[in-house]
Formats: sequence, structure tokens, C-alpha cells
Amino acid sequence: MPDAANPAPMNARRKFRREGEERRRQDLIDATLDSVAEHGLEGATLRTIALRAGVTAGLIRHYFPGKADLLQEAYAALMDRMTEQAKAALLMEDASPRQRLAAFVTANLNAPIIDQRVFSLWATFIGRAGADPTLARAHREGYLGFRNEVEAVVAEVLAAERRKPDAGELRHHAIAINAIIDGLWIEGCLAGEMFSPGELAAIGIKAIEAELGLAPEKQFQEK
Amino acid sequence: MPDAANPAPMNARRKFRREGEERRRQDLIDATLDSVAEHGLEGATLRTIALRAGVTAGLIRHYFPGKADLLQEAYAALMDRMTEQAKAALLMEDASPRQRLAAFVTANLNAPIIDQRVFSLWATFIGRAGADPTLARAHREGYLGFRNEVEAVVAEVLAAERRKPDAGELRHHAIAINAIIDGLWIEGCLAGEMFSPGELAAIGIKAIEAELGLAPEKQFQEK
DNA sequence: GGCGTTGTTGTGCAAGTGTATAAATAGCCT
DNA sequence: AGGCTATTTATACACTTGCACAACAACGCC
Repeated sequence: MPDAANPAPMNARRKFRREGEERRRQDLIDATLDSVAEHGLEGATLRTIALRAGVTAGLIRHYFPGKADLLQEAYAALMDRMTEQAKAALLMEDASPRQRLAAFVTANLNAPIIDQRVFSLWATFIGRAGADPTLARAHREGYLGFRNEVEAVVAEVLAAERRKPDAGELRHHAIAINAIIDGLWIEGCLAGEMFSPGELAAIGIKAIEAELGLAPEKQFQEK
Repeated sequence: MPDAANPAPMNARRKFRREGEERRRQDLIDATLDSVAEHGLEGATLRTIALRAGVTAGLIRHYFPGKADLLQEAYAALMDRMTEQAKAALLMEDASPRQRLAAFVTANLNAPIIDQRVFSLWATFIGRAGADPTLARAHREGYLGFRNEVEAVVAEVLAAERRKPDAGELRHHAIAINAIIDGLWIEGCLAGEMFSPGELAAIGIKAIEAELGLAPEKQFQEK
């Protein structure tokens, strides 16, 4: 797109500004994620990414040794942002374990984590985990971290109910709850408009409480 | 890799056989799925696919107008194979609803549906659903069909327990159960070796029974 | 058995890819 | 103000990609 409206010094070199290194890296990573979400992994070319970031392609090599490194850092950034928001919900100090678990589920099943673009990115990257050991390990670690968080909260919730599950039970609960959250997350991302706001979170909380054998929240209930 | 050991008619053209049209198309689609699973969507080049199918690249254009058409047909074939296997488990005539539900879950959480390659393919294709409306609609239809199957069995299971849920309850149960299956499917595909055989199915069945408020099956129910 | 049909091969090409590197300039330091 | 240096642009290059097309040969048909 030649900018013909300029006072046109015919061989003018493009104007540019020097940004801080951190800023530039972040911009490039953001542009990478946008491009991948739109065009897929190999469809996101260095030139497309550079255009989106408002720089020229050559600059990318100044900050990243190669395209593979850029993609890897972009994937790491994506995972960070996703888990960061979710984990924040677990940090509420003055709440019961059960409230914190509910908040965790709610955070995971609403915007911005329920988001089609985020899901596209996740699927695109994870689709290559089978062939790319680096991606596979990154995912494995993220997954286990997530599941351990779940397991810890579950342990607290059950402890508050004066129940003492063994390690196997705890692990099974964590696996099931993780699956519930993941599955609902996918449904929400791919068909968000089929659910009313908060509906997915409500379904998730109810399913998890059933899995843990907790009585419904609002009132005491005889069984 | 020149095959120097041959009796070397120096400009020998490659020998070939004429296959039936259906057979060739299937071979090409299979080779496409293999290549996509290994190298990603754009990483699966026509030459790679042709090599895998044992033909040369030019032949592909004889059967498919372009690469996009080949990919679309490959995706359709993948979806067909996945849902076909899962739905078969629901067809057992002489089984209680609850047994059929359990069989459905078990079928979905074991090989060949739990498979890293199948998952890679699913993720790779679905990752572009956000940008490709054709893919998005294909998925939507497959998802709703799957969920309706689940909803139908759930209705039968609850009816057998003499419970009469309203439509909203039924829908919520189906959404939750669908999520449980999907989530466990993902966990199994991505980290299959972390689970013992049958463990995921057992976790899934227990979680679903909890969701539906069913008593455990025969754990303590010795005859 | 020759012959035509058409499935199949091989080659060519323009466009686009990631990477390498030289040239230019923005902004800090003194 | 005026250089210095690192950031940024611009260009070049070898390679791959999807697609087009002409030559070839396998197989059915007379």
C-alpha cells in the first residue's frame, strides 16, 4: 500500500522510532499471536507479522534468532496470560475454599478466557504438540501445573468438609474437574452464543459439586 | 536419493499402476491426514502428500481442483471416522440405558478415539474454525449431533430411574456430560501414558453418574 | 494385437518463504 | 552540537510452494 499522499521524496526511507527492547518484543509477540490466530502457524509469515507490528520483516531477526523462537515465545506468552487470569481467582484470601473453587471455575468459564481467538491459538499450537516435543513439554508442564492447583483447592474444600480422601481419590477428582473445566471451556469458545451469560459457570460449578459429593450451596439440604 | 544400483536406463520414467478412482482418492486423503498430523496444515505440502501416497505431486490436481479442496475433504473424512466409532457404542439393543451410556463413555475414552494423531488433526483443523466459516459450521453440526445423542441417552437413563427432568435440566446435563467426555478425551490424547488402561473411562463414568445423581453401580453391590 | 483413452509422470514457473547482510538513521552521551 | 552505536530499513538470495502443462505409458476395447 504505497502512501501516495505524502510530499514524496521519491526514494525516501521509511521513518521509524526506536522503541524499548521489551516493548518491541511484546509488540512482535502480540502481532505474532494475531497473525497465527488469523492465518495459522505457517500462514503467519514474518512479513505479515512485521506488517501488523508496524515494522519491517528484517527487524524480527534482530530480536529473535528465527521464526521458531518467535513462535515458541508467543506460545509461552499465551499460556502465561491464560493461566495468570485463572490463578488470580484462587488468591482471594478471605474466602472459604469452596468459594475460591467456585471463583476459579467462574473465572475460567467467562471472558476473557472464554474467547474464540484464544481458543484458535490454543488449538493451533497444541495441534503440533504431537510432532514438536518442545511444544509437548510446554503443554505438559502447563497442564500439570493447572491440575495441581485444582488438586490443592479440592483438598482444601474436602478438608473443610472434614473428609479425608486418599491420594488416589484426590487425583481422580482433580482429573475429572480439570476435564469439566476444559470441556466447558471448549464449548463456550466454539459456540459461545448458545449459552446465556454465566450459564457455563453455573453448569460447571454444579457438575463439580456433584463430583465432589457436596450438598448444593445455597441452603442446608437433607439427603 | 538416486537409485544408482539399477540397470540404469538413464532417463527411465517411473513405473506406475492405474488404481481405481475411489481407491486413489482415499489414498490421497489418508496421506493428507498423515501429513497434516505430522507437519501441520500448511506444512503438509502437495509434494509431501504425494510422496506419502506413492505418487507424484501432479496427480493430486487430477483428483482435486486445489489444495484447499483436498484439505476440506480430508477434514470431512476425519470427522466421519471419529463420530462413526463413537455412535456405534450407542446401538447395543439389549442393554439398559445406563449400560449403553457407560459403553458410550468407554468407547470415547479408549483407543482408537483416544489417539494423539487424531487429536492433533482435530486441533489443527478446529484451530482454523475461527477464520474459516465452513469449518466452523461443520464443527457446530457435529457438536450438536453429538450432544443430542448424549441428551437422548440421558433422558432414557433418568426415565429408567423414574425421574422426570424438564428440558432445561436435560440440556444442562447433556452439556456437562459432553464437557466431561471432551475434557477427558483431551487429557487422554495429550498425556495418555499418565493414565492406566481404563482409568479415564472409569473416571468419566463416575463423574457422569455423580452429575446425574445416580448411585454407584456395583462397587459395593455384591450379589 | 494394435490403438485410443486417460491416469500418471516430469518439468517449468511465478510468487512467496525464511534467512543473511549491508546501508541508513534515531536518539543518547559527552 | 556532533559523533557513536544500536535499532531499523532495505535488498539480496537460495529455496520451497501451489499450480500449469506437455509428454508418456498402462489398461480396456475393438
